[in-house]
Amino acid sequence: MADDKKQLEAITPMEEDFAQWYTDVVKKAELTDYTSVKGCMVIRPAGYAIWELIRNQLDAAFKETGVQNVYLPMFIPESLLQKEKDHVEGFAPEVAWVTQGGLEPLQERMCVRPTSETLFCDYYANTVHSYRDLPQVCNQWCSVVRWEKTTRPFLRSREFLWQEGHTAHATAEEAQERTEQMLNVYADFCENVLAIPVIKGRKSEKEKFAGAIATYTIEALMHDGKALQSGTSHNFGDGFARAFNIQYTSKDNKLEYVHQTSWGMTTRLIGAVIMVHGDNSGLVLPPKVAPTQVVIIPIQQKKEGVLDKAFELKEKLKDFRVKVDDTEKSPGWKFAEHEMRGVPLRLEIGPRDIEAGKAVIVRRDNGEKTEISLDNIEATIGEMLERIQKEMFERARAHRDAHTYSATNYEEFVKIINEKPGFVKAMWCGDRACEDKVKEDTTATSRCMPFEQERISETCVCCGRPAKALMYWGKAY
RNA sequence: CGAGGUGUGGCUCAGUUUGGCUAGAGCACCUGGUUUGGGACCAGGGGGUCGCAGGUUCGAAUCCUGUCACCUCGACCA
Repeated sequence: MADDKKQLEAITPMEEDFAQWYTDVVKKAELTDYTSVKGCMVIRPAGYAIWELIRNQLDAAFKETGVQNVYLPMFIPESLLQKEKDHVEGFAPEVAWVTQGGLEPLQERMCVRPTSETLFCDYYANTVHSYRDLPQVCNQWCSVVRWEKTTRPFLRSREFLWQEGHTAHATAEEAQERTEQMLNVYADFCENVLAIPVIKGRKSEKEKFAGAIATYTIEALMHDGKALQSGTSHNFGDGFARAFNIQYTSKDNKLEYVHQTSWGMTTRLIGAVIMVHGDNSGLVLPPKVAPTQVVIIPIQQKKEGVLDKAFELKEKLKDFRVKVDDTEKSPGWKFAEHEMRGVPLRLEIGPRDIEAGKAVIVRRDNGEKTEISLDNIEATIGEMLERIQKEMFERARAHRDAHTYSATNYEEFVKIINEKPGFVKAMWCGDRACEDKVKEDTTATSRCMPFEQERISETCVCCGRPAKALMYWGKAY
C-alpha cells in the first residue's frame, strides 16, 4: 500500500521523539554522515553549502567592524596552554594530545587546539609593543578539537568548524565595547539571516568561559523548548595579558597590559536552524542560508517545450539560487524530496501553465500554494523570499514568547521547569549555591541575565534572599 | 565516564528463545517499456562470508568470551 511505503521513508514525528526527529532530518536531508573516526562527522555537500552561506555572511559582517582574518597553528605546546590557570583547568578534561612526531617521542607534548586564546596571546606578546599597535582585531576560521564523551551531528562533535575572534585593546573600556559589539553582530546575524530570535545577556560566574572576567551569550529556544547557546563573546580583562606578558608602551611612556576579548560561533548554528524551523516533513531553511532557494519541478517533462521552459525560467531567475530538478523521478517524489531538504520555494511548471503563462508556486515554510504569472516572475520570487525570511523569524519569535514563563516562588518555578518546556524568567540572588540547587532539583541551568532587565519580584526565586538580577533559566542542549 | 538499548544487502527489519536445507521480505539500485499537477506501474536483473576477533560444535546469524560502533538518558561542553 502507498501508505506503507510512505511510512518506511517517513521522518519520526517531532512530537513523538524530538531527538530521533532531529537525527532523521540530518540524515535524510543528507547534511552529515558518520565516519570511521569516532565522534567526528562528514559534513556532506548539502550541509557544507549551508555552512558556506553562514560563513560568508558572518565574515562580511565581521569585516564591516574592522576584523581581519588570520591563521594560527593547530597545535599548542603544553607549557603555553598552562600559562593561564583557570583556562587550562577549564579545558584540560577535553583536550587531545600529540605525543609523538614521526618515529620520535616529543620532548614536550602538544594539544590539538580546543580554542586558541593561548596562541593568540603568544602572537600578540610578540607583535604588540606600542599603543600604536592597538587594537588588534583578528579572527580565524578553523576547526577545533574537544574530546567529547557523547556526540551528535552539529550539536556536539569531537572536531567542529567555527570562527574565533581574538582582540587586544589599550583600555578596559575598549575591550568591553568590542565584547558587546560582537555579541550584537551575532544577535543580528541570528535574527536577520538565520531567522532565529535570541536573548542577549550575561552568563553567571558558574557558566562563564574559563579565564574570562565576563561572558556574554545569545540564547535561542529550540522547537522542543530546550535552550541552545548560539554564540558567546568574552571579556578577558587583562588576565591573559598578565599571564602571557602582553605589554605595550602608552602615549605617556608607561608600560601597560592589554585588555582582551574573544568570541565564537560554530557549525552548531546549523543544528539551531534545524531545530528552530524544521517540521515533520524535514528541514525548513530560511532563504538567506538556503543553498537552493527555488527548485523548479517540470511536470510531464518529456512533453515538448517543458524542460526548455524550466531552464528558461532558471535563467530569468539568475539573481537567486535556483535549481531545475530534471531527474526521472515522479513529481510527487520530487515534491517530498525538496521539502525534506528545506528548499524555501517550489515552482511547478507544466504544459497547462506554459499555455496560460503561469506557474504554481509553493512555500516550504507554510505550504501555501499559489498561481503566479510568468511575467515579472523575478520580482514576485524576490518578494516571496523576503516575506518567507521575515515570517519565519516572526513565527519563531512567537513560539519563543509563547514558551517563556515567569516564576516568583520556588514551587511555581520547579513546576514550570518540569512541566512546560521553555525559558523561565525568575529573579536570582547571584549566589552559585542557588544555581547548583536548581540544577540538582530540575536539571535546568541559568542561561543568561538579559540586558533587558525586569524586576518581577524582590527576592531570589530559590533562596528568598534579596534578588540581584533577572535570570533566564532552562534546560539546555 | 555511569545506566539502558541496537548491530543481518544502500535503508527498515524478519530469522537468534529451541544451533541443522541454497539467509529472507519491503523499499532503494540497474535494464527495457508505459507513466508524470503529492513519494507511479509492469517485466527482468545485480547486491549480504549476518559489526569485528576468538572459542564451543560434525555443523554457528543463532551458544560462550572479548572487542568496536551507533542510539537514548545522565554527568561535561560550543
